[in-house]
Amino acid sequence: MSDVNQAFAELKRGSEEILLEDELLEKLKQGKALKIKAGFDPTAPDLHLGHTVLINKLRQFQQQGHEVIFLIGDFTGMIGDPTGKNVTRKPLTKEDVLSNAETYKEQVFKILDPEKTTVAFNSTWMEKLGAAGMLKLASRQTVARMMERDDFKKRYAGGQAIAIHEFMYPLVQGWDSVALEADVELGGTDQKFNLLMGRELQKSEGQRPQTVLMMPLLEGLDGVQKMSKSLNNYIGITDEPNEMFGKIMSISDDLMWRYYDLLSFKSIDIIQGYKDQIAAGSNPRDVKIDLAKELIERFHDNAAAEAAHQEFINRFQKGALPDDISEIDVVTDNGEIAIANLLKEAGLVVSTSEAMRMIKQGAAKIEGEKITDNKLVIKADTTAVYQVGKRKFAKVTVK
RNA sequence: GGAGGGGUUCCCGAGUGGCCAAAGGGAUCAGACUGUAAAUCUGACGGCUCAGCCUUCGGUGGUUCGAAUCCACCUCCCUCCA
Repeated sequence: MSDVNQAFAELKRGSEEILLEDELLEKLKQGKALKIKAGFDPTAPDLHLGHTVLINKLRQFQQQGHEVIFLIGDFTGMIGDPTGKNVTRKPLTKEDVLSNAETYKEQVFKILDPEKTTVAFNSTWMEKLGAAGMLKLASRQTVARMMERDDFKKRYAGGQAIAIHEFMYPLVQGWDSVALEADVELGGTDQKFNLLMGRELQKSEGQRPQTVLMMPLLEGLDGVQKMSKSLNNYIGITDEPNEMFGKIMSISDDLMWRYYDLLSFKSIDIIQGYKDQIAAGSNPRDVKIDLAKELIERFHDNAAAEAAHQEFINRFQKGALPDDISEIDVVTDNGEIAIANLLKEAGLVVSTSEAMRMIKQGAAKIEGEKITDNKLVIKADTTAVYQVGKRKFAKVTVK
């Protein structure tokens, strides 16, 4: 296999679809550094592992010597990508966008090389375009073409609102490719329409159309829906090591392989080796531990990964109490407090009703002892470790 | 501008005068089982001074012994016509 073919094979690995494959191969054969574009919405500064699937792919391009353009969609952020269910999004202020962008960079540069990454904001050229320019841009596409887009079509058919400015989103994203003269744009599969818009606009501007490389959307912890903050099924890259470890250990064995494919930097051969081991009878848990450690090391460091692993063994395999129990003081008026109120004050439950339920279900404990009396009253000047469920602990001093 | 349809507990979605804190599903939480797996099973899932009480069904005001359900007005969304 020639070098180019090998490079191509690496880039293709894990991708869902490339439009067009031959075109990409040809561009690679030119031997020049290609401009690789990927856009990010500045609304969500907390990246999770789902976002990193794309960034990992950018990293590959970067390692092959191409120019990666990390595009912050500060202008498009004012529109809000119509992809997904929510129609309206509140516009962000300039300050919000800038501070989000900083957070972005901080997080992304744990994967990308800051020296070799170009950061761009699409407001740079969009603001210069002006109202007349926007009209001209809007004239490039028809309503019928827009309605081909799956989510517009569905919303229209389902009687849901489509605001007119939402049509501008794909157009602006496409115009970004024109402004950057992008050779390749990366995006999620849900971005297909927007990505292709870039090709069309580039063609009409006399540019060579960008190649589109789509990465699959990473499933969240539930293994079904895509990882997202709003669904609360995500692993944030700034999550604490222990939390990250716990979340990774809680995914299903099936999902673990998906995570290996899309998140691990390990080679295909090594991953295949793991599969063989498990087929031969070894415990998948141990392979999952390796994954957890690799990812924690990437976003924290090796020591943190080891510590999280140790904590996991102590706490869950040996059943010990966590060593970072938060200490809370609860103040009483008359020298005593009902157990339900105490659990609420300590933040272990959100309401006394929930506390009552937890007690009835045998999920509440004092110093490891199950609480059976829901009318239990705790006197002042006592300190004990209270627990609700398997994960919530607090050392509470009643005053 | 006109006509019609609709806004229900986190989400979807039943409910058209009392049996409604409101079916069913999803999400979530807890318990069992485990590898803190997953799947499965069981239960919970508005609040409180919790075997009792209080507040909810877009908003306000009515009718009624009694309203998520009926009436009036307001508001928001959708469809069709113009």
